[in-house]
Amino acid sequence: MAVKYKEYQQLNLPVIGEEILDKWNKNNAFEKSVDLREGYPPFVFFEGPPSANGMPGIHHVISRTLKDLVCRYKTMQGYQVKRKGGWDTHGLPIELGVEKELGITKEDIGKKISVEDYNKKCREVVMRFKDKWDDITQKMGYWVDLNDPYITFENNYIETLWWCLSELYKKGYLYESVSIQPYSPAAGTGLSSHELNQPGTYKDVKDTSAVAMFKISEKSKVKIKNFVGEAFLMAWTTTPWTLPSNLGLTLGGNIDYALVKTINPYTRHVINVILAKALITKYFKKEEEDKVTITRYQEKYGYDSAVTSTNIDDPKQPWYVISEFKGSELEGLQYEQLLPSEANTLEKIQEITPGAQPFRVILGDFVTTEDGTGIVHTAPAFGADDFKVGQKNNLGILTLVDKQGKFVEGVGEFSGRYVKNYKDEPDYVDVNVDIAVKLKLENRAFKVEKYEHNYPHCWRTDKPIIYYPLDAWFIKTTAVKDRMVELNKTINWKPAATGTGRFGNWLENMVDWNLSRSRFWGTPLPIWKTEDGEEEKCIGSIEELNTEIRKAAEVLGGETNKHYLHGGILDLHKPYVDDITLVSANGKPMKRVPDLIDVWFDSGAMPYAQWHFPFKNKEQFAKSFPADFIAEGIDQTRGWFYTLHALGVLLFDSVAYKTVVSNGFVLDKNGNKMSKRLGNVVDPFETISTFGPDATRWYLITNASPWDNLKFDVDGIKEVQRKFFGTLYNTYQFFALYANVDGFAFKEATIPLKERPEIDQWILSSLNTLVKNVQVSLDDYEPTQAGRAIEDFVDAHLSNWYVRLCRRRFWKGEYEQDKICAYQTLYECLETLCKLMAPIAPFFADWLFTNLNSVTIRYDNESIHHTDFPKADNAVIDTDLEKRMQLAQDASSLILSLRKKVNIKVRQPLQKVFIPATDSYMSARIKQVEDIIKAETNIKEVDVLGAENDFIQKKAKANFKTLGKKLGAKMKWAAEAIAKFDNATIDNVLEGDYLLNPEYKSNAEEPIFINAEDLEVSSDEIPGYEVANKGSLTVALDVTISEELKKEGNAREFVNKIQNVRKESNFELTDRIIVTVLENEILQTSLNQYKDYICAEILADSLDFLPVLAHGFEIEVNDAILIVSILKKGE
RNA sequence: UGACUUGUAGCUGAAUGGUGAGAGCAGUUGCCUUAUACGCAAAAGGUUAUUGGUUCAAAUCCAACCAGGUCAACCA
Repeated sequence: MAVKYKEYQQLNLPVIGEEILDKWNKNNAFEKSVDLREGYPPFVFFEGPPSANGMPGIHHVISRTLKDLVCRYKTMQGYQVKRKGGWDTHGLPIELGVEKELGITKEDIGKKISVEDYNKKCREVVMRFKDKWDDITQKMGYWVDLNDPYITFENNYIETLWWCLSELYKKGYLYESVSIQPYSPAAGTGLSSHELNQPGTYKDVKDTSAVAMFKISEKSKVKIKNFVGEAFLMAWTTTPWTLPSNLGLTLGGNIDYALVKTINPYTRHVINVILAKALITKYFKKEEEDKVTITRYQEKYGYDSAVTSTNIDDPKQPWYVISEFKGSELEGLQYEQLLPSEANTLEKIQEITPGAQPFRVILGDFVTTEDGTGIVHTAPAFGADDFKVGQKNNLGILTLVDKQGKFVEGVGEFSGRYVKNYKDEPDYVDVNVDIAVKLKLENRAFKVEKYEHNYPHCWRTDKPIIYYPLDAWFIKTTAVKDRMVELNKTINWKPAATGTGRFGNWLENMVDWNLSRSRFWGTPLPIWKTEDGEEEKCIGSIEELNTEIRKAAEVLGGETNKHYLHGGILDLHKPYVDDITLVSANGKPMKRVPDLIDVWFDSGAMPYAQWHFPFKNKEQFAKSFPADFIAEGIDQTRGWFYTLHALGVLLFDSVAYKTVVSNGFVLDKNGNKMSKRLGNVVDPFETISTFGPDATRWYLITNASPWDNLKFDVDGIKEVQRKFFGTLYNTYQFFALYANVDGFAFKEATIPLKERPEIDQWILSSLNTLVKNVQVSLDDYEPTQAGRAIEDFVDAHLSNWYVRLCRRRFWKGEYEQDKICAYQTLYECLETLCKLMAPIAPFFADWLFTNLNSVTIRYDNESIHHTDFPKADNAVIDTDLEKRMQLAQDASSLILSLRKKVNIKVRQPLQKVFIPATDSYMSARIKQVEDIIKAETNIKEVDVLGAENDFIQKKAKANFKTLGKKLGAKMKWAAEAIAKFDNATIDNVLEGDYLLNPEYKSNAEEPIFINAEDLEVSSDEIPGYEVANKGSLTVALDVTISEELKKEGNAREFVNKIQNVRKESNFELTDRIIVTVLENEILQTSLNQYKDYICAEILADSLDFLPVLAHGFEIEVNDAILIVSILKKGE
C-alpha cells in the first residue's frame, strides 16, 4: 500500500513543537544545517551572551526569535551561518546574589570568607539557571551552538581580554586617573556610565534640601559696602551631608548678585544675605519689600539679637536690596567654615592637600540662575564640577565620608552615621535632617524643605549613589570619537533612527570609558605597578605572565611567586593574580593594581575572545569579523552595541557589526512594563507549552515591528493560532484527505503552467509574487512585513479563494489532467509556503514539509531547514491575471452584498447580472472570469456591457496623482470640469489627448491635454436594477425570480436541509439513503423536476412522495413545511 | 531639563503627499460550508491627540503644544 499523507484529528501546535524538536535532536538537524553549507560564503552572526544567573523571560524570546529567523533565512539562502553561543559570567549581579545568599556584605569578603572561596561560590552560582536557558533555547527553536560556547570566566577568554587591554595600553589608550565617579556605597563599587544609564536608575526622590548661610569673614566684610551686621553667602544643596566637606563657594562671573537685608525666618535675626539678583523673587515676596520695618527692628534691637515672636507684629519676612554687584567683584571673598569639626580644620586640609586655600569665593562657568541661589556650594570630593573647579582654584580636597557611605571619625556628632539609608535600617534617622536642624539652630539655615528631584540610583541595589573620588583606569574612547562617529554611519541600523539618534547622540557626547571596578569576581586588570607608582607593566598573555613570574622570582628571590613557578598561573582570577609579584625594569617589586574591569568589556570583546584570538583560530577570526548581523534589545544601545563598536574601532579601526537590529520592550497587554512586583510577568515556558513555539514566535514577529514595543496579549497568540496556523493546517488537511483517496504522490510529470486552468495559473502567480515580497522584506530585515504577507496569502488567496473555488475539482470526476493540475498546484503552494515560513515558524514548517515530502519524496533533505529558500520565478508572475482575479473577487463580493440587501439567499439562483465595462480592455477581463463569478454567486448569466452601450451612465473622476503634478493650482478647476463630463466626452478622452481648456489662448494659459490615464471612469445608475460599486467596478443585479428559478431554488434549499439532516444523524459521507416525503402542493413540482439533481447531491437512491407518512419529521423549505422520512439504505 | 520615539475605531495593526482612511479582534444581525477550520455580508464604531503652517492636495512634510514611552544629564 502506498504511503499516505498523515491526517490528523486536530491541530496541536505544542505537540508539533515537541515532536519536531525530538526529530531535530535525533538527526542533529542544526549541526547539519551548518555543515551542509561548508564551503559556502559565511554570514557572520554574533550572539550576545546572556547571563545564566537569572531566569529567561518572554523578552528574551522575542530577540532570540529575531536572531534565529535571520540566521535560518540566511542558511536557506546558501550562506554558512555559524552560531557560537556564549555566557556572560562576571559582574555585579552575580556577586550581589552570592552576598545575599551567604548573608554577607562586601566588607566581609576576605574576612569572613576568603576571596578564593567567594569566587568559587560565584563560579558555581553563575550557571545556576543554565538548564532553564538551555531548555527555553531548545523549546523556542533557537538554533545556537550550545556545545561549545564561549564563557567569559574561562582562562582562554580572559587571556584574550588581556591581550586586548595590552594592545590598548600599547596604543596609549589605557590610563589611570583620579576622578569623581558615581559610586554605590551599598554595592561598594564605582559605576560606569553604562551602568548609570541602565533603565530605572534615575528616580524621583524627596530629599531634605537646605539653603545654607556662609558667614563672610570679618576681614572680607569690609569689601562689601553699605551695611551693618553680619553678611552671608547663601548656597543651596540637596545633599546636606556634603556640607562638612565644603571648601568653596562658586559664583558666576557675569551673574548679577544682590546684598539683601532681611530676617532669618528661623531665628528672626536681622541678617544680610547675598544671592543672585534673578532669584530674589524665589525667596522673597514682592509685597513684603519693606525697608522701614527692618530698619526699625535693627535700630531697636541691634543687628545680632533675635527678634522674637512677641516683638514682631506679623510673620512676614520683610526685605530690601542694599546693593548689587557682579559675581566677578566677589571673587576671593573669604567666609567662615560652616560646620567646623576636628576632621576638617585648615591644618587637616593642608595636610591632605598641601598649600590648599579653602573657604573662598571662586568663579565657575557652570553656575546658573535656574535654581538654587546662584551660589554653588562646592565640595570637591563629591561632584565632578566641584572637583574640577576646586583643583583649578586650589581649594584642596576633603572626603569626610568613607566608602561605606558613612561619616568618618572626627565629624562631631555626625561621625559614623550613614549619609543615606544604605543598610535598610528600620529606624534609620536621616543625618541630613539633623544637619539641617543644626544649621537652623546656629542661624546658618535660611530655608530647609523637602525637595523632589531626579537622582541616580545604583541599578542593582536600588540605593542612591554618591559622587566620590576614586582612582580609576580609563579607556580613552574620546581619542577615537570622530572615527567611531564616522564608522557608525556605515552601520545598517534597524530602525535607522536608533543609529542616528540614540546611538549617534551618545557617541557625540561620549566620555572616556571608566574601566575600573573594585570587586572580586571579574576579569582582573593585568597591570602591575611599583609601590612608588613610577613603573608599571601591562601583561598581554599567560605566557608573558609566566615568564615574568619566573623572572621576578629570580631577581627578587625569597618566597616570591613560589607557588607559581612550576605550573605557572592556573586561574587568572583573584586572589591568585594578586599573589603574584613582578619585577620592574629597575629591579623593584611590582604589585597588581587591585581593580577588576567593567563586565561590558567582557562582552564587547567577544568577537575576539570567543575564538581565543590571537592565540588560536586566527583564520577563523579573520573570516568572522566583523559580524554581518547582530540583534539585541534596545537597552543594549549603550551597553553591548557600544562596547562592541568601541573595541572594534580601538583595536581594528573597523565596525564590529554591519547590521544591527534593536528590538523594543515587551510590555503587558495594558502597556505596562513587566515586573515581578506587578505580577504581570509572562512566563515563556508556559506560553510555549500552551500555544506552541510557532504561534508564539509568529505572534511576536507579526504583531508589531520588532523595534516597536510589543503589548503582549495571549489573545493575540490565540488569534494567530486559529487564523493563520488553523487555516493552513486545514488547507493541508483538505489536500491530504483527497490526495489520499486519489493516491496523488506527485509521480506524474509536472504539467506545464500554460496547460493548467487559469485559476491554477493565478494562484501560482500570486505565490511567486509572495515569494518575491517575502524575500525583499527579509533581505531588508523586515520580518514583520514578510510574516504579514504570508498570512495574507494563506488566508485571502489560498484558502478562501483557490481551495474554495476548486473544491469540486478534488472530489468530482476521474483522476485525470484537471485533477492532477489541481493537486500539483495546491501541493506546490503548500511546499513553497513551508519554506517561506520556515525561518519564523520552524517547527510547523518542518512538520508540514515532512508530511508532504514523506509521500512525494521530492527532496532527500530530512528537514526543511536544509533546503534552499525559494526564488521567485518572474515568468510565472502574471500581474494582469492577478488583477483579473481581483476583479472577480470584487464583483462576487458586490453581488453577494446586493443579495444580502434584497434578502435573496445564495441558494436561490438568479438569472442575470450586468457589469458595465468602461473600456474594451475591462470587458475582456470580465469575460475571462465570468464563470468564476457565476459559480461563486449562483447566477446564470453575466452580461458585460461594453463601452458602446449608452444605457449606462458613466462618471469620470480626475486622477489626482497624474493630473496634480501637471496642473498644480489649476487642479481644483480641472477636477470640477472632469466631474461634469458626459458619456461622449469621456469616450473622447479615453480615445486620446483631449484639450481641457479650449479657451486657453484668450485666458493666456497653457493648453491642458488630458488622456485616459488622467481619468478614473466608473458608472452608476442602471435604471431598474439593484446596483453596487467599488471603484470603477459596478454590478447591476437582476433580482426578478422567475417561476423556473424559484423551482430550482426550492430544490437547492431542499438539498441543503437534507444534508443538514444527514450531518445531524451522523451518517457516513458515503451512506446511501432512501427519502420519502409527504405530498405537498407547493414544493412537489419543484422537487420532482429536479429529482435527479437532488438524488445525486444527497446520495439518495429514491425520492418518493406518499399521501401518508407514518414516521416523518418536519423540515422547513422556503417557508413551506415538509414532512419527510430518511432511511439509511439497508436498515 | 534635553534628545529620540509614539499617538489612527473599544482593542491590535495598515495606509510611496493624491482626495469616500484600509483590515483583523470583540459585540449585533444574516448567510455559506461533502475542509471538526474558517469565511462572507450588513449596520455600527474615526474631527487620524490638539493648534497653526507649507501645498492645488496632509494621517503623512514643518512648527508649536499635550500625553505616553525610551534614553541622557555635574545640575548643586
